[in-house]
Amino acid sequence: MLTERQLEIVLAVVYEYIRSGVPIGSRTIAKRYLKGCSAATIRNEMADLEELEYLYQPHTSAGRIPTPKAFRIYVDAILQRQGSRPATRPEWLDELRKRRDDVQAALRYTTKLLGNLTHCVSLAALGPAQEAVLQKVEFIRVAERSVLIIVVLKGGLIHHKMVSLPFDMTQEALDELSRRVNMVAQDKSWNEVRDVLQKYVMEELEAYADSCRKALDEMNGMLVENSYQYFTGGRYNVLGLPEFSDLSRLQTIMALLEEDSSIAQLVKQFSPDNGLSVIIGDENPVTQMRDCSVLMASSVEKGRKTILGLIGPVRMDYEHAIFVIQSILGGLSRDEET
Amino acid sequence: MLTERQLEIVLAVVYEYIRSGVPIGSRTIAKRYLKGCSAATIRNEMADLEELEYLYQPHTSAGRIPTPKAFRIYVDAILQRQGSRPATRPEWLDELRKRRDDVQAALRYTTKLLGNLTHCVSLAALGPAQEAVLQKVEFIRVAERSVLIIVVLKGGLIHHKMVSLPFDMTQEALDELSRRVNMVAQDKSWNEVRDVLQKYVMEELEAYADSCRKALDEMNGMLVENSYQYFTGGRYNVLGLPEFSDLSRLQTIMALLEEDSSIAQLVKQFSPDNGLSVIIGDENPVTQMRDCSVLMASSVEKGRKTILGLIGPVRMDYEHAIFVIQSILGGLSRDEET
DNA sequence: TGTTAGCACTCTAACCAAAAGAGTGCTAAC
DNA sequence: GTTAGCACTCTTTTGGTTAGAGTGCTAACA
Repeated sequence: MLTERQLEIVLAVVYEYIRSGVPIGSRTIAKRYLKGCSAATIRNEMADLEELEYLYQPHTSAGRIPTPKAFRIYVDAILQRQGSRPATRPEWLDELRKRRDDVQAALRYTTKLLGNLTHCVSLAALGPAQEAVLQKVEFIRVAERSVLIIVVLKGGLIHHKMVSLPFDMTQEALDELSRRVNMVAQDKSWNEVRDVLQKYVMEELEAYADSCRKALDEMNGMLVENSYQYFTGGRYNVLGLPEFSDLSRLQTIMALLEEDSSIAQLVKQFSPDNGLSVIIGDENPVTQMRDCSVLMASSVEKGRKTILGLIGPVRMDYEHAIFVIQSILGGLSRDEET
Repeated sequence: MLTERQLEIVLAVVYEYIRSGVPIGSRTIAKRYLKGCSAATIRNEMADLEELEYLYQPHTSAGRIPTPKAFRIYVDAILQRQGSRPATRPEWLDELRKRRDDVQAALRYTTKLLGNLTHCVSLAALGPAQEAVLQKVEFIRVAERSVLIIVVLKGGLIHHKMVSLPFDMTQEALDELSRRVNMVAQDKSWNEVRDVLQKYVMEELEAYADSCRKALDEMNGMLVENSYQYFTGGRYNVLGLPEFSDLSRLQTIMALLEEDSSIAQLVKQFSPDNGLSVIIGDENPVTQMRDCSVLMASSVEKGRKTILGLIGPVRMDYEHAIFVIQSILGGLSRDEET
C-alpha cells in the first residue's frame, strides 16, 4: 500500500504531467505540491515509487513519468469525488438540446462537440433496438427480388436496409406484409412481437413463406444483432499531439477508426450498462491502442443504449473529459428536463 | 511555347518525381529518358524551363522539382491519350457491382475502395434528387409538432428528415397528406410535381395549410437545395506521405474534410457535369488545400449526379488515380452492363 | 549554332565533439 | 526521517567539418 505522502506525490506527478507532457522532476513537486518537504525527500520517495511501478524514468537524470498504474489511481481518485460537479451548465449543452429530436443528427453533432471540447477523437453509438417501440414498418420493392425494408421507431429513429429475397414479391404482396406486420407490431417492441410475427406471417402468407421469412430475418438482424449505429468525429484533434508523432502508429489507429467492426469491438467490450468506464493505455486488449486511453459512457433510455466514447492520449485531461462526456450524455437524455 | 524536347524533359521530370518524391537531376533524365543528349544539354534546357516556371530548385545545387504548371501539362497529356485504357477489368470492380443495389452502402464502400487503391483521401457525393423518380412519401408524427418525413426514390434511395411544424397535426391528417402526395407524386420526379402539389394540397387540406406548406417546403429542401449526401474514406492514407509531414497543415485539411459544408464547396466548385476534372495544387481556390491535388469525376444517371473525388498530394499518381476513379464510376453505373 | 566534357562552386545532410542544462543518486550532517 | 551538497549521467543544442549530389559556366567540338 502507498503511504499518504506517496499517494500525494503520484497524484501530483500525474496532474503535472497531464498539463506539461514532459517528465516531472523532484524540484517541481517539492515546490508546488508538497511544500513541507525538500526535493531530496521527494527524490527518495520517487525512487521507491519507481520500484512500485507507479513512475518511471525515460533515462537516468530525467524526471519521472507516471505509468498507467499511476493514471489508474489518479482516475479512480477523480471518480471518487464525482459529487462535487461544477454547478454551472455549459452553454454548449443548450445547443445540443435543441437538436435532440433527430437522434441520428444529434449524435453526429455530439461527436463534433465532444471531439472539439476534449481534443480527442470521439465516437457515439446507438445500441440495438430490440427493446425500442416500433412505430411503422414498410417493405418497398426496388427491383426484382430486391426489397427495401424501412423501420421507424418511436422517437423518429429510422432503420433501413436493402435485402434480396429468394423469390420475387409484388408490391401488393409486400403491402399486405407491411399491413400485417404493422397490425401486430405497432406500439410494441421487436422483442415482444418477433416470435408471434414469425408464426402469424407464416400462416397467412404461405405463398411467399420463404421470402417473408427472409424479410423478417433481416429485420431481426437490423434491430438486434447488427444494429449498432456508429458515428465518429474529431479525428483531426489528435494529429497535433506529441504522443502521436509516430505517424505509422497513428495511421493504424486512424484505420481502425474507419472500420465499423473495430469500433464495434471497442464498444462491446467496454461500454458499461449505465455509467462510465475508463480504459487506460495497456489496459486495452486492442494492442494497437495501447498508447491511447479510452473513455466510454453509456445510458439506457426507452430500452435503447446510447454510448459515447473518447479516444485520446494516455495523458488526456481525464477530469475535464469525464465532465464533458457525462454532461453531454445527460443533455441527450429526454428524462432530464431542467 | 515549348519545344518538343523541353516537353519531353518536363514530362520526364514529372514522371520521375511522382515516383521518387525527390528533386530530379539532369543526369537521371539524360540516362533514362533522353539518351541522345548529355546531362549538360539537359542542364541547359532545365535552366530555360526554370525561367518558364515549369521547374524549380529548392536550392542551388539540388535537382529540379516540377511546378504545378508542369503537372498540369503532364495531366493534360494523360487525358489526351485516354483511349488506350488497359482492357483488363480489375477484380475489385466485381465486388463493387455486387453492392450496387443499395446506393448509400455502395458509396460508403466506394470511398473505402477508392482510398485504398490510390492512397488518397476519397469522397463520394450524391447529387440533388429533384430529377429522380419518387416512389413513396411518408409523414410520421414523432412528437407534438415534430414530424419525420421519409422519401423513398426509385432505386431504393431513401431520404429522411425530422422537421417541426408551426401547428400540430394528427397522424390521421398526416396520413391523408401522405396519401394525397403519393397519389400525385408517385412515379414522377419532384421537379414535375412540386408546383402542382403545392396548389393541390393547399386547396384540399386548408385546415392544416401552414403546416402542410412547411412540410412541402422541407421536402423541397431535402430533395433540391441541401440534398447532397457526402461520404468520405481513407483519411489515414495520407498520413504517411512526406508532403504532409507538416502536421498542423494536415490538421486543417482533415478538419475541413469533417465539415460537410466545406466538402460541399469543393464539390460544387469542381465537379464537371459529366466527366473528369483535375485541380492541381494552387489551382484550388480553397487556400488550405494549395498543397493538394483534387480529382473529381461525376456522372449523371436517372437525373441524379454521382460524384467521386480524390484528395491527395500534388505528387499523386494521376494516371493510376484517373484510371481507378473512372473505373469505379463506371462500375457504379447501371447503364453499363458487361 | 547547338552540343558536350570538364571543373569549380554551392548547398544539404550526416556526423562528431563539445558544452549547457536538467535532474538524479548518494553521502554526510542535522 | 529529513535535508544540503555535490559529483555524475544523460539529453539536447550548437558549431564545425566532411562527403555527396548537382549545378553553372567555360572552352572545345561537330
